[in-house]
Amino acid sequence: MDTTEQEWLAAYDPRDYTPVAVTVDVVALTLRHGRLHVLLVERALPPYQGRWALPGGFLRAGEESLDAAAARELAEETGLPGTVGAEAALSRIHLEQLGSYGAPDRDPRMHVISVAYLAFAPDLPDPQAGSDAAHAAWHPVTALDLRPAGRSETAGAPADTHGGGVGGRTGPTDPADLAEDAAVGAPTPIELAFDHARILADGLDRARAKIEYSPLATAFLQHDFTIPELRAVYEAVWDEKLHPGNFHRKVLSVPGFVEGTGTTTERGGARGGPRARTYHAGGATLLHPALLRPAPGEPTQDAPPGAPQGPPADRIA
Amino acid sequence: MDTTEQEWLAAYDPRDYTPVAVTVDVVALTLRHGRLHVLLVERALPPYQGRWALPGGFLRAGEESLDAAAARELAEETGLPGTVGAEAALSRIHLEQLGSYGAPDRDPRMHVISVAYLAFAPDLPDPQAGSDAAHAAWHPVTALDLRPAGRSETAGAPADTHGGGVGGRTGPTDPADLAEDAAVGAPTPIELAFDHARILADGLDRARAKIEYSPLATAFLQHDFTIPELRAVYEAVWDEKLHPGNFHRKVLSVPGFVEGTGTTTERGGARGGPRARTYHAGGATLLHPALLRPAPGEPTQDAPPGAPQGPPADRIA
DNA sequence: GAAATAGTGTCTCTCAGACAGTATGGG
DNA sequence: CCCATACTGTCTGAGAGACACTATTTC
Repeated sequence: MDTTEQEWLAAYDPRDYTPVAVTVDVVALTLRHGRLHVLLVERALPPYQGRWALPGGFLRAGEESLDAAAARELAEETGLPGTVGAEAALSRIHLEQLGSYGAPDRDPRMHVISVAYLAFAPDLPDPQAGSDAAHAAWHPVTALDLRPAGRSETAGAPADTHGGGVGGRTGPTDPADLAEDAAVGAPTPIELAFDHARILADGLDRARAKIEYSPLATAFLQHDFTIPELRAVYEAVWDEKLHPGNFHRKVLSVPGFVEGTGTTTERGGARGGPRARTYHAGGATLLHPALLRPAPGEPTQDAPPGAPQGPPADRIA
Repeated sequence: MDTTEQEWLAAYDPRDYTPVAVTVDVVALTLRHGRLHVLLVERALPPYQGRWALPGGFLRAGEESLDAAAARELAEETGLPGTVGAEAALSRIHLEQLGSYGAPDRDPRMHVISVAYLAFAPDLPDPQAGSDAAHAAWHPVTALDLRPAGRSETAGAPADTHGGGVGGRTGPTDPADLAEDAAVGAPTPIELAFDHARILADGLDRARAKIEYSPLATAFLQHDFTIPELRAVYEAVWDEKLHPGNFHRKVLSVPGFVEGTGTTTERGGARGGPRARTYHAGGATLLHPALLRPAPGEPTQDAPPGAPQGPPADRIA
């Protein structure tokens, strides 16, 4: 704070100044049926009445920190609090600050500073009707329009986006998408309220980068999980098919990423295969070496019809 | 925003509620004499009167975005605006959002939400006396106490800290530190106001991680620079000696990191050696592959038992 | 039995780091 | 002349990706 403003603050009466509101919004991600979903609430009042928005609310000034406000909002909207074991379930949710958004016109009513948070949650039950979360629902991110609608000036420079683009979706040709999209009835993407499309896009970028060098992909799973389940998390978040064998070996080679439990699953895969060993998260907070995303544009899995990159001779090794 | 708060906001009169203030604080880093410095201002009024703090000030509600407020504060405190060519100099400064801090008691007067920004600047002249920046000065980060003083509850989870710890400094045994510390008169670290030590520590972590995978280390240098100068940036930010030969080859191997200008410096190194070729920043926004930090604890260069790594005499540079 | 999947072995290519080693310039 | 420094060459080891292969389980 510079001198001038120190003087202001010394005789500061907030009622003399243009007010600012501070809200906390949460990008809560989870995995359902192998696809990435985000928690949204339907707005009951204008502006953006009837549109879907990120869950959030006002900071309780003087009472709570930003972190506490985000945790409170998340608990309210997921409908988890009040039930036995809710704390245990919530404690497994990863919550981190994403960034702040403060364009003066991002809310037509007044200048609202929104501090966005990013949450990784295991598959949770549907939000309870009749509670605060009456209008809350999990939406597949592929059904949402991530292009910043209208005004594009937002404040937040998202911390870091290792690579890849915001609209990293491959398109509507994924057969798994058609099921739920068809159930909704329309392949037209949902447009979010305010600048929430931008916030969500930033959150997805952060999530994609974060699971590269942190073990937080495990936050999408139950306490015990298998390597193929963990691979499904990476494939859903990155929207990339990964090589099962190489992924398996790589995960086990990173110290502290996962720890074996000594047991296996009860049944094999849905379409056959042996029973997988189970693991739980290890003690590492940083992955060394990291699980780098496949370079965009590079054919990860299948060879392109044109030129194989290796020497064509030693195919039959 | 959940339903309850939507109703609140519909009939919202901000004067009825506990007010919140929003400030923007800037962690502005630069390189002086091969060492990392941060811009600080001395507080003229309580609380924390006489203590050094990060430059910052109130967001002008309804008028400017968070980004604009940060740029304005930085321009005011560096004393650059108003002079010819100031815009050109400011345009070379990298400015990104760092995170928000909102513990209710972080300011004793009221609940203040601070949105922190991180800036990388080339070596700038000292802030002009007689301006807004009268009490501003660049401080070597090694002279500051980075441990969060007193209350430790701050809101911001810094985006990502690839590795290393908050207190990544090696300690007071660096002979290069003694020179300037002795000039100040005391090796006792300066304690910052509010939770600014925590914010600064988060900013340093971000800076250390950011130059790994982005070309932003060039933002600390003039438009044209040499590879050894670029290496000095990495060595100062990481506080690690790097292998000159390997660093050179690695920088040139990353596509789009630097582009040669075809010329060399006028003179060789201060202590001899050939003239270095000059480069400027290339078009890449992400380094592929990244310049990974040497693993902590691993002896990168040589194990110096008593061998000082830098001549303590390069004060007059 | 057919098909899919868990997990392992192996090869190759790339890249990081450890040294040399050469050329160039300052004192 | 001595020495520090810019820059290049070369070797080695680690890691990522491409297959190939076996074992196991579901339908």
